[in-house]
Amino acid sequence: MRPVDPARQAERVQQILNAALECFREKGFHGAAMSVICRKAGMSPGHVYHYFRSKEDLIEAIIEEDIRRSEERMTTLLGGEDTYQALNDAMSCLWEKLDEGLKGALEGEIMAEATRNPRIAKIVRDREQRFRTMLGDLLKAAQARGSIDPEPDPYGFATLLVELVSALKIADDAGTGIDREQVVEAMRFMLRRCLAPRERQVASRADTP
Amino acid sequence: MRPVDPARQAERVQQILNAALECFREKGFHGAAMSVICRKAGMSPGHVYHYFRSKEDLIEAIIEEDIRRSEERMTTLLGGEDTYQALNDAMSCLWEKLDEGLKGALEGEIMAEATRNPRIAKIVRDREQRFRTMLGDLLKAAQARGSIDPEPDPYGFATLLVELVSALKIADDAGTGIDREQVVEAMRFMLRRCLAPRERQVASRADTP
Amino acid sequence: MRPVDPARQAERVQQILNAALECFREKGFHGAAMSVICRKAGMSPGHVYHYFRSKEDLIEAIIEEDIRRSEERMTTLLGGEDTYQALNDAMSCLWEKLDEGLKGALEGEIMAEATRNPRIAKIVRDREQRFRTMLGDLLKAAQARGSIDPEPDPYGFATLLVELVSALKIADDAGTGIDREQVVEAMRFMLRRCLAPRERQVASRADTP
Amino acid sequence: MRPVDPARQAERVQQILNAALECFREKGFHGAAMSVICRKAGMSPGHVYHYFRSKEDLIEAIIEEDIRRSEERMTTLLGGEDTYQALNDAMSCLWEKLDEGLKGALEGEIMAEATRNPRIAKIVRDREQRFRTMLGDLLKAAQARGSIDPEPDPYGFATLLVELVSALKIADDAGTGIDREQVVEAMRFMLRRCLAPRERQVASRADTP
DNA sequence: TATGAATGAGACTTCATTCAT
DNA sequence: AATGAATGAAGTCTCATTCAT
Repeated sequence: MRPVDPARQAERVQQILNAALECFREKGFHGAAMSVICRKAGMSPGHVYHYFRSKEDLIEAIIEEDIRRSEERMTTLLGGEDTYQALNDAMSCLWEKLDEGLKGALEGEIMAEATRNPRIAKIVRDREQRFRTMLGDLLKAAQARGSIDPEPDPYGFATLLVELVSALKIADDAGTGIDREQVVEAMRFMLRRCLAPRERQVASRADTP
Repeated sequence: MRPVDPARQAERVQQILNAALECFREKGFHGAAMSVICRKAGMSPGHVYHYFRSKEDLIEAIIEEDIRRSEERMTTLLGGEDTYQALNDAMSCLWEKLDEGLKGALEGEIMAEATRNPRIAKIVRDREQRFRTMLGDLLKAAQARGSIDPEPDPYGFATLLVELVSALKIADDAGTGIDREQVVEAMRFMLRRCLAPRERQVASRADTP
Repeated sequence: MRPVDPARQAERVQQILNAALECFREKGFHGAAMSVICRKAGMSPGHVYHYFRSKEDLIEAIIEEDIRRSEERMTTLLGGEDTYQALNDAMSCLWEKLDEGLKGALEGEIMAEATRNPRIAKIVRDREQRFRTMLGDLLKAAQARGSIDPEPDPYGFATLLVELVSALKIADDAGTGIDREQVVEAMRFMLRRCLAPRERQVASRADTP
Repeated sequence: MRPVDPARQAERVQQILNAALECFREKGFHGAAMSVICRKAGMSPGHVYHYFRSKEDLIEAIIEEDIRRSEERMTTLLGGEDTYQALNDAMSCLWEKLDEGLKGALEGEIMAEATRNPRIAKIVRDREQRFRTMLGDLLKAAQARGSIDPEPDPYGFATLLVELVSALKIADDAGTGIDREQVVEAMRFMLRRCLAPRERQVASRADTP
């Protein structure tokens, strides 16, 4: 009777998040009506508002959940010893991984929202900086190990990579007719020229089939 | 009755576009109310709707105007003979130029809108492809001239550059704390490694002041 | 075409105020739904909100209109030279006049609202102080003229009178079974004892039929 | 199963009433949410609704509790032999006593509610009549004893006093800037002129310190 | 007795757009 | 060409109350 069942609570929260994500994907943050989200979550508005105080809170939760997943993905993909190889491997599944995260459309809206909503702004700023730092640290360590070229500024280059990937996702999702294969090739070329450890500068051409 | 005065018409349209741009900048597409745009344009809603059938039309017009300006900018910046030098020079005024176009927030919203609105989608697709083609053609010609490295696929690399620049704008505007100097350095490094003509691969370091 | 027709505007505003007053009377401030007020005013919500930015604004307008009318009534009733006589005459039409103003129920809600809503609080405070001052000035002048007893503090007594009248209205309207005749008699007695000019202290008994 | 423990029940009811009173004071009847009252009472909504069938019931209980306390206060204050003296003494602690009862704001809401809600109406009517009768009886007896002036109609004057006191409370609480000292003086003056027993009509000035 | 999850009607308000002049 | 009055659907959120355990 009395015991607050945390499992049930978590389940409800997940139901709501799933419904919200689906709606946001289809209609965008402002196009998705709370009433529809509630219906899709199989709950009454009152109940949904018991778990999330406002639509904004829901949006924030969605973003934060995506951040968590993205971090995991990044750590898994680039965690190995041979960072250059890892980056190259990551290119192989670039689009596959991009499809897993939030839709590019939402990314666009999130960035727009960040311009005007301080709470979203903080979340986004933290996210971007964490990503840049994570990747930057990784590149720096790789340089120390000699597993990538020591010349580029690791943090500057990390920023470039993070933003580039984000842009590709958005552009692809917006249906701008990105040629995925072509882009992967270009990325590979760029990585080789910028990061390949000296001894692999020539051999590395073998990476590009 | 009264003779149609095309000059007057064009003036009215510009008034509306200016007002709309200002509002969109401040509040975003969906945050900007038509009533406010009308007031700022110094016109009644009825009159504004005489020139634009809907808010969507207005948005489209704004986007198309921005495309025109961006094209001009790109042609001007990268038009010269020495494409590698031009790219490097462009880096010097990268942020300045980015501040001129539509706000990053709007870019984000446009991309999101493109996912759901076919007419916006078409405009955006055309824009992106035109930019990629323009820059790709430019790079290809430069390769032919020997003014940049002949190895990279000009169109793939063009896509990368276009999207990267777009992403930087969005991220910067969203207040993610981009270090503009650091990014410019990284871009320069990347350009040198990827595009610098062979004979300048070493000397090129002088480009980076 | 163009000319903003102020007459029409004023008419619309009056329509809304009338509808609102009627609804507030029936249901109270918070019990009256804007949608009903709109319907009763024969206007769409959007239009009503064109004239009043919020329900609160509407409430304020209603209160302020009532204040204006009450002031007129007070000036008319007590304006004459023989203030004591005027007060006595006012007693004859006390209930009739009270029925003209806002309903007692609304008075109650206004006072409650004033406790929590600063804007209403200001309106109410100004109103009460103006009434007290008006009546106080009047009594003071009457004392100087010798047309009422010089002893009582005119402003303290004015406060008493103002509040007493307000209380009677509220209590009567709340259906507490006030005996109107009896109360008028008591008021007359009180006025005679407290305000009758010395020479009339005895003769005045003739006022009480 | 479990034996009903009436003491425990009464305790629970008191908890609820205390919480409700506190909330009503702060937010008014309609501004106070049941959920907040429940939280403040340390009980679940389900449990609270076990003791009170509705918010209205709770309001009624609060009013009735206040009536009981007010009666006690009145009896205590005015119970003595020398009624005129007692009334004068009551003036000394008028505001202090007023602060003890329900807040003026609530009085306002109660009266408004009485206009529309028959059950509240009955409670309020009974209360007012009981107060008037109590005070009226008291004055009548005092007249018989010669401890106040025999002329005024005891019930009419009682009505006046009861309503006046109620109005002062409401007006004071609504922040209308009542000058408490000034009002007490005016009340004293009024009482002396209207109720002081003949022999004290002159001497009575000593009552006003 | 006691919990807290769950409901759902309904409140206020906004805003793109159309209409009458 | 130009106005601004007018519409009304739809949006977010609240809250008294009930239900299942």
